[in-house]
Amino acid sequence: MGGTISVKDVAARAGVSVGTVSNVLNRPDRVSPETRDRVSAAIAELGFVRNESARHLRAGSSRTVGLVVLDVANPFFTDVARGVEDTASAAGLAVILCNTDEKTTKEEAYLELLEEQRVRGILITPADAISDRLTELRRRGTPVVLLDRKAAARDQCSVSVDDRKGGDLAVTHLVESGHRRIAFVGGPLAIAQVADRLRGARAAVKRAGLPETALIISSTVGHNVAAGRLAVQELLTMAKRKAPTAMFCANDLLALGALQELSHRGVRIPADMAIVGYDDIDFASAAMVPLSSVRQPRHQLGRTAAELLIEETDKAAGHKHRQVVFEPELIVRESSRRVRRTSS
Amino acid sequence: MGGTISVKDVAARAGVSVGTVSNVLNRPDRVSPETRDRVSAAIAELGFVRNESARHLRAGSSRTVGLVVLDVANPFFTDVARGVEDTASAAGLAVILCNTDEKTTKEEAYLELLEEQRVRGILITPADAISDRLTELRRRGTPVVLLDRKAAARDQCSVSVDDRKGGDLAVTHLVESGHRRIAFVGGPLAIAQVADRLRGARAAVKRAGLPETALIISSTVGHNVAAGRLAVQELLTMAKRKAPTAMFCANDLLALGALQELSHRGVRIPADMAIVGYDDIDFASAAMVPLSSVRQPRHQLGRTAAELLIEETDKAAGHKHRQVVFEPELIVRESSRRVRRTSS
DNA sequence: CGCGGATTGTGAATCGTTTCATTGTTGAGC
DNA sequence: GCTCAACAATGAAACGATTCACAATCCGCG
Repeated sequence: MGGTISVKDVAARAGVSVGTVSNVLNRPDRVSPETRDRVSAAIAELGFVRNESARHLRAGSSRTVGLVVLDVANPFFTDVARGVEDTASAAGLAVILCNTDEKTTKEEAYLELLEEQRVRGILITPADAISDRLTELRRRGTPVVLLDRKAAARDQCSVSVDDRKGGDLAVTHLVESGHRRIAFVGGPLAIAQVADRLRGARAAVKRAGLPETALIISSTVGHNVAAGRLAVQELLTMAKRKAPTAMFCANDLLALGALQELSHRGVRIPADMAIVGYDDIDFASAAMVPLSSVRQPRHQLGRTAAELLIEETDKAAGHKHRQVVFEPELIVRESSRRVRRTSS
Repeated sequence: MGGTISVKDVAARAGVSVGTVSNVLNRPDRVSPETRDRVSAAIAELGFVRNESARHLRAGSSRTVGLVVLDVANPFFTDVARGVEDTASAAGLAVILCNTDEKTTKEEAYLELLEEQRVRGILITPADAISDRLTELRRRGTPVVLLDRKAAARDQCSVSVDDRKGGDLAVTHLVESGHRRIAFVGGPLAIAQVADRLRGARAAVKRAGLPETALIISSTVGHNVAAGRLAVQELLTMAKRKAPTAMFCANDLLALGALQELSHRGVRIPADMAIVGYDDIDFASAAMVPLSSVRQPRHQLGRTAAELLIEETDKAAGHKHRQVVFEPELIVRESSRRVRRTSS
């Protein structure tokens, strides 16, 4: 309606200067009660709403942070996102949630967008190696906290879970349950978490004195239910005596997809094929066959990351970068319980 | 590093005026190739990044839209969100995803924030009746498209699914399967979708010639897995001859929670208790007992909503508001299959 | 009575970009 | 050789809020 209402209009209506309106908005104590009321009344009558862009332009600091994740449809990330949002909104910050689908091109595009918005800071789970754009962005002054991925150097904050240990736990469990051919499902390995889980799996195999070939690396790409189904289709084409008797999936969506496909094909779980997933999302325990999984403190991951970011932006000077690492925990359920097997 | 790089710095470096830099950025064809290259080089060398706030302030139109949903942890909404994001990002728009947890206070706070950001428009699933804030915001000029909720009047765009029909389909199916006492789980009824599903359920009961009391309204609040568990606890306290033999849950999270709690207590599904959920999220078919559910075109819901919003903001003048309504579809699975029952 | 200090309020400058009226420059056409 | 159009580039005004140096007013007290 004829251009939106600005401080100028409010000032005119209340019969004061724009400076005073701004004072009412930002430091009400500097204004006498009567004027304050008059201005507040004018604001209400005119339906004035601050223009955050103008505010930000002048004041320099924005009130939003960016959160960049691999897949919003993955309950793991939505739980992390909730953790982020909880602490961010408590600090009066808004969160722009960005979804890369594990694609570096989408990641690049979002980083550009976030930098143009001059967000207060960015929380990111990179889709690959740390991109140049991310390094540049940081050099130019936007604080970045790595999420679910450990910072390589000491000059950056990160919040992660010990993925190597998680992989180790999962595969150790499978080995101890008698499995000698275990498929690793997940990829690409450019995603650090996945590579680390595989490293842990290898360590477990080695420690058990098994040959490296005990670990069968599936050529899966992506970490969703559909990819899990495909992985099973691939594995089932193998010769029976070479085929795995257990699967360790890099996340629960893959595991659930595998579960569906296997039971669809009449493969019994865990008798014919054991499965261990990763993340312990809420649906894991409610699956057709309750899923064993490696639990991560999802919500706390998000909370802590947001806290680190806020700390970094608040006291830019005296900030000490920290790399927080949480411990994963193996939850054993039906999908990997030991059973008497008919053949090895 | 000593204040960020602005067009002024770029202009100085390239030996041109700021106006020219802006032209290179926004209408490269107005600039001679040589100057254009010189400016581009300067931009690259200095690592210049546009300031979107300043841009927006001057240009008037922002490049972000707000998406306000009831629960990001609900796969229904993440799928909708993906649909929104797909079409938004194709149009060069960013999405700010806001989560209300069905709380009007959170909704209000986010609406204020989005209006202050002067977003291009808002897609919202209201947590209750349309709030005054939303009406005001619209009056002041921010386009709003209702998402998963039909607009009451002709003066607004909306995208929804026929929830009444969905409720009817579900309960008709249960009645035809022989159930005579059916619990409706979901609430509060202030959420229009829920109220409509209940209306549909009532219509089905009536059409079947059953008494109104055939529908048992559970006092559930919230639409997550935990609430589903609680609902079962409530229902199981009822006297056996009054207790329901089937549950119709207002969404799949409730249904999955119910499923977990029931099977945990040894209640057989569907023999002792049939269940029908709503949304047909991906996990529904992978549940302990595959879940019957009412399917909605989630992704398309989001896509269409974003399209309507973009259309509305593009041709503000010749825009004709539309109310798009999709049809739901009942998917019958194990959780509600007819079985020989021992007692009625 | 007048001075100092506290308290309120003012208004111009500023943030970084876009826009637009204007000024130069060329070159074609007569 | 002159005019006119097309093309390039310029630079100042504007967007809306915040900030800050300063002015105005009032009060208490010596």
